[in-house]
This record gives sequence, structure tokens and C-alpha cells, in this order.
Amino acid sequence: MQDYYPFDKVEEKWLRRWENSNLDKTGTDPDKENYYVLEMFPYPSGNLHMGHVRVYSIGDVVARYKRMEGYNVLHPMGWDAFGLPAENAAIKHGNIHPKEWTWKNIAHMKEQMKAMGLSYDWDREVTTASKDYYKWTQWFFAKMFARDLAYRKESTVNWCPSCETVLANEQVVNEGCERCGTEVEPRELEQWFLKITEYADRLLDDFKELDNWPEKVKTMQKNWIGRSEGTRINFPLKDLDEHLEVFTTRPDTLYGATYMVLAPEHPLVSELTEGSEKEEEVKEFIAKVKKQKEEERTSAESEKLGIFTGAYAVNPVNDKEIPIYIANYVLMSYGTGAIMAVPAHDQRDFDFARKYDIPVKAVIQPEDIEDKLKGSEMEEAYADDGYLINSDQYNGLSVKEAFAKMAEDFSEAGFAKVETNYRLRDWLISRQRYWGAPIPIVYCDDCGAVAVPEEDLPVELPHDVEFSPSGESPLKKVDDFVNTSCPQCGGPAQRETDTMDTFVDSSWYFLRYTDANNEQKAFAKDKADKWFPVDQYIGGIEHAILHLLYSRFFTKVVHDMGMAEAVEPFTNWLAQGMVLKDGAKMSKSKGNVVDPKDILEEYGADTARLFILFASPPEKDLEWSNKGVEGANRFLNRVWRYITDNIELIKNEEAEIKPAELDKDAKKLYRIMHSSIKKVSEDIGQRLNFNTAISAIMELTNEVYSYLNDREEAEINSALLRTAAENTLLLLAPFAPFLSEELWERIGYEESIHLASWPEYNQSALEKDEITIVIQINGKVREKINVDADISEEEVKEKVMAEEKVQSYLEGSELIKTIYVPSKLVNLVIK
RNA sequence: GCGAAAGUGGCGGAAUUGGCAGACGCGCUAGAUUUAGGAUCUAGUGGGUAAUCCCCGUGUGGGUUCGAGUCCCACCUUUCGCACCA
Repeated sequence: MQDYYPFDKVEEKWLRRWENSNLDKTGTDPDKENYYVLEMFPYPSGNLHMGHVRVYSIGDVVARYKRMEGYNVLHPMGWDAFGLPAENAAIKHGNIHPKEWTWKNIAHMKEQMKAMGLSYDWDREVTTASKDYYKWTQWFFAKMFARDLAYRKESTVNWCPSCETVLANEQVVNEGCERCGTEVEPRELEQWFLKITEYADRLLDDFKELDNWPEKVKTMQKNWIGRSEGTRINFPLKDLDEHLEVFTTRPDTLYGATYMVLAPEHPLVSELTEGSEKEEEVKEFIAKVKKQKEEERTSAESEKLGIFTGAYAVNPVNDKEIPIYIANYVLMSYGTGAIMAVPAHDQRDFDFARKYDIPVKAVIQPEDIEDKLKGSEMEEAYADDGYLINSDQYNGLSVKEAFAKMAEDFSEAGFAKVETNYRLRDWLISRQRYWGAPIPIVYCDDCGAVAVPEEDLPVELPHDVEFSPSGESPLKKVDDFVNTSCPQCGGPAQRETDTMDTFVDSSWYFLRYTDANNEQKAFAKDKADKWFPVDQYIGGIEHAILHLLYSRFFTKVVHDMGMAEAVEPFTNWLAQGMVLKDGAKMSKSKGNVVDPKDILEEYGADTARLFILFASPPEKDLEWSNKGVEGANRFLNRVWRYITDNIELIKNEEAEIKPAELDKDAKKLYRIMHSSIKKVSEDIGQRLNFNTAISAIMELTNEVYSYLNDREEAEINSALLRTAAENTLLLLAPFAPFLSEELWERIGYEESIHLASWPEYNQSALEKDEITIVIQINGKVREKINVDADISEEEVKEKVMAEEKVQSYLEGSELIKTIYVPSKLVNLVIK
């Protein structure tokens, strides 16, 4: 009789029953340890895609496993619900409001998640676009404003002409908008910033708490923050009563500075050249650089171009005159926008000096070369360690010694100071779009910018707004919203009309989950500390800088506010790979999308989960395979079939297994059962390698089949069969929650399998009576013998030497050496 | 250009500590069952070979070792990150 797992009926049945159960609720047992597993919440676009299926399946396996292991588990879900797509959809479809669109999508995706069998505690659902949530996002902004961590400043910012809003530096990728790819334009605007730079050092230093983060991601963040320690040095100008300030990480090479360079945008440029014979030439050059910058923006090795200004600076250590150039390779946005150039020890300066025939003066001598470096003969810059030459009293010092000594001396002499520079810029959070949390600031003629007090929060986003993008916030046109009174003096005032970057919303949602329904606070400290930091965070690598850096910053601010103990939000982070089809990311334009809905309809949720976890380790990209899906389905049917076929035998069995009485095949099944438990436990619990965990369950199932195939029903050890079936279901429960639950009930349990304890393996059951010893001759496998497990080294060697094949190899050769690896192999070295 | 990761059958992948390469799955071959197909069950499946012997085999070339997918050196390819940050 053929029997198939009727997934549709089973899923319907258990979805209904689970709905009224407390299975997925956050654990509260004071005797258990707490565990917080979290997947990045989705943007509610309307439908789950395969990427969602993958990340949420991973998280669900961890959550279910940890529950069975005896932890209180917090496994929540929510919606990153503010953002442009809602507005764009509303604009595209005409008569639907972003709010309506968002809430409709949320309802649908929530149903899809439930259908997937994902075990979330929906009592803690968080939606960033709901008033209950964004009230606290605004509250955090106001608190930061009070702590001087939020400020308004006019500066050059990145403008996306397609999204019609400004963007943070982190949201500009290859000079394009992170969302739509459109090339960004610089604009001078007054905008709100969060002072993430104040946390730059802590964001770097606290990586020591994050041993388990992927090295790659830490490197990316380190690069992004870009800390460099150096010295700010003042060079007097020759004919002007002014100074030229430069930042350098190599104060030890000051004696080797043979020219200075200003960025074309540097304010001193006009002062130095105005009225001079060089003025016209310099202006032409700057115009050329500006034009070139746009045209050759993407070229990797753009040529270094420069021009002499005719002006000179004076080296403060030896009063030598140094010519000042303007060049395209110095940027106004970093350091002071000016450098001292040391061509002998910096490759860029070296290239430039050779091109414009500027002297090269070596001041660092490599230890391992006898001849003194000569600037005129060098072929490339020498940037490594060595000792100082041509540097007066500093000669002979190592680079490290000289760095410290010179920085100190120069500071005392008053023309330099030690300084650390960062690449990181403050986080621009103003957005000129509608669907976001209004920045809770009121402008009063008398009091200036005033934060909206807590009792007046939230500043509600008005509903009826003409929100087509216009380059200005749509809220500007809503008089009721704009006109208000000053919270401080009561006088007439206007509200800030920009909304916040959606990355602000998602920078603290993981804390809200710990106390999601608190109406008095963002979250209570005791609740936060009970769960936070997140033990295991799972999400896409695309957030390596953006969301993860912002969240780390927020967590540190929260800590400083005394609201939580943790200084880092995510103890472990798993970056899951993409889901590909035909070697490419699934996308509508490529027409290679597989809709999870279709897979669920044809094979059911358990098959979908099982396939996506089996096909590849989680951090690697996964190639979608319809055949692979069928394979996963086939395996579930194999489990279903052997248990239902033998249901009477299994159901009625109550006896315990007596390992000593098992026959040979039974013993093998018994052993594999225990080794599977061990393997699956380690693979889920420690390695997060679900593909090999599943293969271990398959091996167990295969072994059950081979046990059953070899004997008549009367010969089946039903206690063993029952235990094997139970363990198979327990191991499978995190992966295939529906099938395991149904069969668990059928074999006689009344309580859910998801409340059962994770099985334990028995070390003694793993040990074999008989082991296989590999015999190698000169490292090549030539024979294998089976011996008793407790055999001595001498006995093994005796047996090996007695082997016919070994004898034939030994004939006419000399045995030089015998290597014995206990329980594994014997290697005979012969000549 | 710099840095990191990866490269294993026809395919996805396994080998966690230097010790039987290819677990598990897909595909394929044969058999059983079936009117037939599908499904299922059984056996086989890295290449060469009649073969269970033997030879070859983890991107390429060297090295260390009794023994290397695993360690070291050089190179090739792919992916990712950084790319004038003074």
C-alpha cells in the first residue's frame, strides 16, 4: 500500500490547534536560562520571497531547538514598515494610502509566515510605522537632542534625485543611491544629524566583544570608521601672516617634506594666488579638475594632476621653504584638506614628485639595506619600518620612537598637536518624504529649536497628505501640522517637517521586543536586561555596515542612558547567503523567481523548509533546485511511510531497549540512532550547519529501512523501532514542525512534540565492538581488517603482519618503520 | 592595485583534530513490483580497466610529512570588500 504524507490536511489541522496554544509564547520559567534568537525583520512588501523563507527557516530551527533544549526562548517578529516603497506603491496605484497598503501587506505576510510554521511570539509583534512604536523612536531622538547627540547643521549632503530626498553617507554605494542606484548629487542643505562620530572609538574598541562575528564584517566596519592616528602640523606661509594646517599620520617624516598640496577646494587657494601671475592658470586647473572628477569618476587609477601656486610654506623644523601645489589627489573632505608631501615615503607623493620633477628626500632608512637610500635614485616610495636619517637630532631613532618623540616635541614647540582622524561622518537622518516618523522638533522665534516633550509624543504623522515627492517634505503643505505652539514659551512656532531615516526605526526594534507592549516606556530595564543582547542574530550581509553599525551605535547610547547593561546588540551574527536560480539572484526582471506560495501549495511548508536548509550551508549562496525540493519531499514521505506502516507495532510498545540483548543489525541501528542525535545536536547547537544535521537524520532513516527490510515482522525489536521513530521525530521537529507533530500524536503522545525535551545521546552506545583498521603500505591504503575494539597495539600489529597481502608487499623489501594510530590505521614504511 | 574568502564526481554538497576523499541528496544504470507509466523498494554509480588487482584523482606547480582536500611557498580562476583617507 502506498501512503503519502497528506501535508495539506496535516498543516490545516495543526495551524488551527497551535493558534490556540501557548507553544510559541516567550518562556517565563525562572529555572530556565533565557535565549534570544532574532532574524532581521522584513519590509512589508506584500509577499514572502525565497530569501525570507531561508532566513526565517534558519531562525525557526534555532528557536525550536533551544526550546526543546530547555531554554526560555524569545523569538519575535515585526515589520520595518516605514519607507519609500509604501509611498511609491501608493503613487503608482493611485488611490491607496501608504498606511492602508502597509497594513494590508503586513496582514498577508503574517499569514504566510504562520503557514510556514514559523514559531513567533506574535504577542510581541512590533510595527515601526505604528504610533505605539514611533512615539518611542521620536522619544529617543529627543533624548539624543538633549544629550547633544542630535544636531542641525548646514553642509554638503548627498541628494538622490530619483527618491527626492537626502541620504546618509552609508546609503551611498559607488556614488549611487543605495535603494535605486541613481547617481547622487551634492547639495548644500541644513539637515539633522546624529553624532555617531562621538562613538567612533567605542564602535571600534568593542569589536573585542564580538569574537563570533564574521571577520569580514568587522573589517568592513573598521574600514568605514577609518580611524587614523597622527598629528596636525602648522606650517607658516612665506609671504603671508597665516598658517597652513595639515594632518599627517607620519610626523616622523617631516624632514622629508619637499612640497605641500592643497585640495582644489581649499580656502587658502584664492588667498595664495589672487593677484599673482599664477591666478589664471590655477583657476583653469581647478575648473579642469572639477570637470574631470565627474567624467573619470569611476576610473580606478586616475592620474595625479597638479599645479604650482607660486607660494611657499616654511618647514617649522628647519625653516626650509617648501613649494605649495594644488592637486586632484587631495580631498577637502578628509583631514584639513591639505597635506605635507613626503615623496620618499608615500607612493602617491612619489608618483606626483616624479611627474612634476620635485626633489625626493629620503628620511627613513631600511634596516636590512646597507647603502643609504638616495631620493634621486629611488624607484618607488619606501613606506615600511626603519630608522631616521637626514633628520637632525632624530637621526638613528626607529620610526616608532621618532613618531612619539617628534609628536611630543612639536606639540611642546607649539606648531603641532596629536590628533585622531576618522573617515566616519555623522549620520544624516532627515528625509524629505512622507512615510516616516516626524522629527519631533518645534522651531520657535524666541527659543529656537525645541524638542517636543515626552507627554506630547508622538508627533503624529498626519493622514491626509499630498505626498508626491517634490524635493521638499510633503508635511510642509499641511498647515495644521506645521503651525503649533512652542513647548517652552507657548508662543507661535512651526514644526520640523522632515521625517526620519527608516534606519533609525530599525536601530532599536530588537530592544522593543523585550517589552513590546509597554505604554509607559520604550522598554523597562529589567525586561531588556533579561533578554538583551540578542544571542543569535540572522540576516543578510548587505547590512554589514548600514543597519548593524547604526544598531551598535544606538545600543551604546541606550547603555549610556542607563536603560540597558549591554554595550553590543548582537552577540552572534550569522550572515545568510542569497537564494539563486540559474546562478543569479532571483528577480522579476530576470524572470527566474520561484514563489514560495507555489512550493507551499505543491509540497507543503515542511518540504520547503527542509530543502532550503539542506541544499547548502546557511552562510553560502544557495542554488534553487526543483529536483532538490522533490528529494526533500521524498525523504519526509519515507519517514511518514515507515512510521505509519508500522504504527501498531510502534504505538503499543512500552518496553525499554536492552542494548545487551540486541542482535548485530539492531545494534547498528541503535548506534546510528545515538550518533545521529549527537551529530544533529552539535550541528544545530554549535555549528549552525543545518545541511549536515539533516543528512544525519536521513542516515538514521535509511538505517531503519535497512533494518526493517532484513527481517520478518516477528523478528522486529519493536522497542528499538519505537525509540528510533521517536528520536527521528524529535530530531526532525525543528525542521519539519507539522509532520513531526502529526506523527508524534499518532504514535500515542498527547502533548505537543514541540514541548518535548531534546533527546540525549548515550556515549556508550556510540562505541563499536568491532572496529576497522586501515592498513597502509607507504601511505597507501592496501587492506582493511576488522578487529575487536579493545585490542592492544601488539595484537593489531601481529594481525597486520599476518595478512596475506601485507606479506606479499613485504617480500623482498625491508620494513623500516611501523606507524600505529590507535583504532584507526597501521602504516608500514618499506623500502 | 591592496585585502579577504573560495576552487572537491555529471550537479548541490560532506570530510569538525594531518589519518579510508566523495557522507547525505539530485541525476544516472540495473532489478523487483505494475497491463503500462508514475510512485515505491533493492543493488550499483569519481576516472581508466574484463577485474574485487592495479594506476590516476580535491584549480596548477613545488615543498614539509610515514601519511596532505586539510600545513607551507609560488601561480591561475572566481566572488566579495577597499581603492587616492594623507
